[in-house]
Amino acid sequence: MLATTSSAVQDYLKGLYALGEGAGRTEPVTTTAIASQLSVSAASATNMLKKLDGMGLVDHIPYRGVQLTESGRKIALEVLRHHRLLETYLAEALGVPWDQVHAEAEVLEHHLSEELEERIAARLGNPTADPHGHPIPPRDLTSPPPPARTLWDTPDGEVATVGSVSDSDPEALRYLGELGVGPGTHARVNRRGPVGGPLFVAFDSTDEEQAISKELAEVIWVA
Amino acid sequence: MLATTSSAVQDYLKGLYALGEGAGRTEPVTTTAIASQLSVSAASATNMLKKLDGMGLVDHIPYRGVQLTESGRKIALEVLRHHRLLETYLAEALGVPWDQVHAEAEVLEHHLSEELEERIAARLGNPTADPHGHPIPPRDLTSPPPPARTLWDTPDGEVATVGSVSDSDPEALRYLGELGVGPGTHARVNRRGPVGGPLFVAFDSTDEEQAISKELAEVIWVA
DNA sequence: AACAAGGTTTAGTCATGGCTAAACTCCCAG
DNA sequence: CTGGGAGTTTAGCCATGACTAAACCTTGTT
Repeated sequence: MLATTSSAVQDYLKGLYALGEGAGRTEPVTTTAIASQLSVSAASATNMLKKLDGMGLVDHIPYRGVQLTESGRKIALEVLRHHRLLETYLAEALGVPWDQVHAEAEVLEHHLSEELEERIAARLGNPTADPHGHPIPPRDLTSPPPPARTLWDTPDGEVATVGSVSDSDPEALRYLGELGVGPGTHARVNRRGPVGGPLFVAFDSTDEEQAISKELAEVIWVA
Repeated sequence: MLATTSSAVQDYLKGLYALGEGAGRTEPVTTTAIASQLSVSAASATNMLKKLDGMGLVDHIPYRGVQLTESGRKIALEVLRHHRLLETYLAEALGVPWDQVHAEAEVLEHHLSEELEERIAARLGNPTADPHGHPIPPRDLTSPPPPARTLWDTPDGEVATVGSVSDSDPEALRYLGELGVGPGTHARVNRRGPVGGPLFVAFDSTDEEQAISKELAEVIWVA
């Protein structure tokens, strides 16, 4: 089923999932949104969406947006499972730093056979989360729950546990790695500066309070 | 350098290497030969050869054949290194049976980053041969020596050591696996039946003499 | 109710890498 | 030394998936 789709198709479905259900949104995804997600022109996106609709993988209503169908979602989750299993495997078995696994997995996810997927999952003991804390879709491809909120959206004074960290920003990941911040780290939000200023937060992995930018705080998702 | 070439280009260069230097031949490779190697029409091959010539990866003389240039050979060897490292890794680290590693490697070889290649090589202890006994081109991409002759071409009465086994025939590999025949196995050629009949050979991995077909005997290369 | 702006789609183009059919070369045999 | 057959190339086509420019909806605002 996956093998019969091109990398491009898989990328669109994965992107649509990330922008829709994966982010907990139920409204249709906009052409512009998926185009910018894939760094592609809006016209190119329209073309592909029409094609995906013809293949029964999405419902596309012109000028109104797209939504994944059941079969489209299955493929998206299959790709996501590949991606996250690969990230985990590269980190655990080959020692690839966690800020680099995303880029490697992004390419390999399209070329992993079911056979190899199964062997990798078994070798890892069927993990349920990747190194960034993102849930790995299980073999039956049921949808994992979407993340709750970011550290930035956590009120001052609260203590939250880091659930996951966005995997696509290597610089942020390297910095968080230095701080020892990752899934499971506890964070107390102390206060924030004015005008979108930094967030002052105490991680249990560091001695001192850290001042982190809004961008960085929005990359950290808490439970 | 490798990253700037498509899978198709890489496959042509790899195929040309296999048909030329990799088999110990120095004459130009014929359009028909490379076309059939890649299961592509002769017209398609001509097109691609013209393109490769324009890229400086081959010298193509119309109606006369093709030869790899220095840079074309480097890329072919890089792909071959990827292929054989992957075969070795899949077999050793993930337990993929030796008759299946070729198909997996065939796909992944085009998508392996230099970074990952290096990690895999290190993890394996920089091996010099893959599970089928084929030499893995070293990091500096010097050409490995071509194999000498097949078991079929070994005179009756001689004892030879298996050096390598063609990796692209899963059925043959499964059968040889059952017999315990692989790189390092000793084989005594006893006699052969008439009219291209079977070869009667005693492997040190089995008790009894085996009768094997010409096709099978030509898949086994000896030192 | 009409218009402008922003978002979306259509139209037409390009590159890659296949294909078939037809034309062309090369070389061997007579 | 010439004809024919095998091998090779050219010509013209298709699918995929990108692009820009232009036309087209939708919607919020007057």
